[in-house]
Amino acid sequence: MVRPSSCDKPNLKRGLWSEEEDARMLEYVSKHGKAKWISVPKGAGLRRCGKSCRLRWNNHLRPDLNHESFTPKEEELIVKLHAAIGSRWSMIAQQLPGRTDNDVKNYWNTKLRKKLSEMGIDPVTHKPFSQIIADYGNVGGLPKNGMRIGSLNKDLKNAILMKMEPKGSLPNTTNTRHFMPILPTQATTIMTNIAPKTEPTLDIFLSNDKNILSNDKSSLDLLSQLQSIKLVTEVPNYKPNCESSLPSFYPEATFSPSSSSSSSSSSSSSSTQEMSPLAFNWNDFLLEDAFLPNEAQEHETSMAELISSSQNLSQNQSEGSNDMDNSSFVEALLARENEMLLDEFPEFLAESFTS
DNA sequence: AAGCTAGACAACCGCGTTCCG
DNA sequence: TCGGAACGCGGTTGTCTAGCT
Repeated sequence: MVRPSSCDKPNLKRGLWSEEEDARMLEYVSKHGKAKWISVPKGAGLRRCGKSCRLRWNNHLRPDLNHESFTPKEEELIVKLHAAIGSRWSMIAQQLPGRTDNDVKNYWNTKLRKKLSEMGIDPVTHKPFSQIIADYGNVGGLPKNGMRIGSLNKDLKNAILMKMEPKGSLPNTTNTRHFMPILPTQATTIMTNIAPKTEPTLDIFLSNDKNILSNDKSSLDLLSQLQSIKLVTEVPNYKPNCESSLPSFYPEATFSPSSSSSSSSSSSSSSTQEMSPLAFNWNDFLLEDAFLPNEAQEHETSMAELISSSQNLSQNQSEGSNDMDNSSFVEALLARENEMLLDEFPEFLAESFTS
């Protein structure tokens, strides 16, 4: 017997909010605060569930929200952070003042993902499609280091279909937008047939993709993601370990992200050639094993450095350093995360780097 | 002018986590 | 300690609108 949630009650209004509803909630929250969302609709006289009120407040009514278009700098940061930590929208949004996770997620799904795809970059892995296809072309073999199983998205499926084309010739290797659309069932069949079936490996353990992480590894995964945010937001000119050899159909893919971007995606071919003062090279966001070193030894070295870095941060804090001028929000998170790790998995951390 | 399509974004859904009695 | 309620998050769906045919 499933107990209905508070949002399943009858007579609750759904759908878009009216101005009157917004005004009612604004007035109520300004007077009483939002400590208990479950009490907000009742107090404000709204026929909404608390969950819906919280969503409306967080995404639209909060006074600190920025409703302007995304700037090129914000766009750049989103792409960098996504390359580093994946679709952790709430964490990404925390680095963008005034933006909500929903804002960032929608912007990614409607604009940025498409831009990357059109340039021949898999928006999930930030690798060139050509490399992913090549990796999966090794039927029966292990995927190359860092290959993410979770990277099989619809963008990639189109690219893979081209690879599977019996005639074996790419229709136009200079135009990545000529991918043939395929039916979902076709894609499923293709992927089932060619995707290597392997047991989870250390590669996967170290992967950024939360979808293929087991729960008991999530803390360590989070640690690496926080470290990634630190790199993206604080290290000047930071770029993930980039693919040095671009695919042949991917010539000097540079374009200027536009904040207005009212133009449709069909203008991408011209946009790739335009440069603005704030233009950045999208090659920078090709993620080639950014946190997935090639050899096991490198895995350990990488993680040891990562943990060590975090431990230093933690140590500095525990020694009572008040020099917070140079320590960021991310560092604070890192330190806290490390404390939690040490509390929960001291033996794991010790074993990882003594062998 | 009507119908269709794609883009943009608001809102919902489901699940995991946290809180609290 | 336990179970239900509330919260938070990411994925998905629904709705509106502009542009095209």
